[in-house]
Amino acid sequence: MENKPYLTPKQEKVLNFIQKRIGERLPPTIREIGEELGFKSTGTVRDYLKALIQKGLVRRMNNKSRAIELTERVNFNKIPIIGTIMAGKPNLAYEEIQGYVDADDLFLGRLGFDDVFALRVKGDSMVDAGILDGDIAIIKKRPNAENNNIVAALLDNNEVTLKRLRSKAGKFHLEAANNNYPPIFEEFKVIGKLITVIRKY
Amino acid sequence: MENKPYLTPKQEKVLNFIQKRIGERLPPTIREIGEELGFKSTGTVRDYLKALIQKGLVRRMNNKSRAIELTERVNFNKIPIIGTIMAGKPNLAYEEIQGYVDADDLFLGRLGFDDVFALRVKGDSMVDAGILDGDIAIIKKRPNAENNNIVAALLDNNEVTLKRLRSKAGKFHLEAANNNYPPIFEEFKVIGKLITVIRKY
DNA sequence: TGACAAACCACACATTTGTGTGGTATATCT
DNA sequence: AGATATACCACACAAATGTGTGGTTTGTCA
Repeated sequence: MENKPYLTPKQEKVLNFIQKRIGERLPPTIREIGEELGFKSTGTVRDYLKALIQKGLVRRMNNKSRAIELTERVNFNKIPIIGTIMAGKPNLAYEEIQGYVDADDLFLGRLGFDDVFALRVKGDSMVDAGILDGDIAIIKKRPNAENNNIVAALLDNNEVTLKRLRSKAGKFHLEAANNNYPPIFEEFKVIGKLITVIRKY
Repeated sequence: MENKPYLTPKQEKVLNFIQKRIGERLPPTIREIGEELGFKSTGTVRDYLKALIQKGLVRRMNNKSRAIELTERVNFNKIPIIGTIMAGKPNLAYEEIQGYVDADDLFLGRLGFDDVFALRVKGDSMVDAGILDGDIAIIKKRPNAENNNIVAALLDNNEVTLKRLRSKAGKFHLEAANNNYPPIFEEFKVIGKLITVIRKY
């Protein structure tokens, strides 16, 4: 399944507005889109919709008011579940997206989208903190965190782990929640902070 | 906050249809409701909407197509989070509903509604299974379960606990996941099976 | 230069959709 | 008996909304 194709800035804006309105429960009419974006002609809006449909981002039903849908290619309000993260310097490059988790009001409150992702937990290094192999960890991206926070951290070998952040004499290190694992004093970079854990049986 | 007031069977049907359509993303038009329910006049549908609005279950915007909303009193696709459950014989009587969890596709798959609820976990009796104090346990109601399932069970003293179900020589008992707690051999009744655990930090 | 797409607008028109008025019939409660 | 609620229908009409045709301008690519 491919990802979102190239969009012009305005097309992006139109799409975002549609997303926003759908998120608020009621998809917009053509005229509502035009009004928001400052278009004086419904024809203009239809041109945009045509473009978005052609790019596979939007679906419509004929002659039905507000019948605008986003396709699966628009991962609206969804958080990617990642197996492996190849993390370059400034931004994460999601490599192995295993699926999506819907960012629902009650679990997370409506979040911004770009700053949250999910990790499938591997191994038992955090069992004593009640985080088991296979759990889904929801992470909020952040370049730093506080003492005792559980964080997703990038190690020197390009590996990502979930560990507890500890400060000792002003210096940070990582600790597992399992006596079988030694603390990590190597160089690392905090990617984000754990905000939620989900486990399915 | 009160609960759903009395509805006539037909009003119930209208409400359900609206719920269904909203769940499918696009609220219905007045004529669509009429068509579904077999009404030949739009006036009839408006009478029903008027009734539902008066009973505080529905909100509308004037002159806007499909602008039908459900109010908070209709807990659509939401699972009650329960503190204490007073469980009579056949049905649970939710006593202390602390809030609602949105039953989202990706966490639970679209579920039927009446057969799922959530418990806020108290105590540390399941820590070794990675279930901590304060976690939200999503339970699917069931009168029985299998060996090794974690279940919500009703004890003789009318208390509800989350424990692991064990069978030994054809006889079931409950086990904590914490050595400080002895197994429970008293009489108990299985209320439901644990399907998901959610923890927020 | 010509073709093409992006980015617009103006309108006319057809449908869809919401609104409003005015009915009928049945049952319940006072 | 009269008031009230449920449970419908038929229309007419107005507003909202989608469709379609035919433009203009600007820039890019070949």
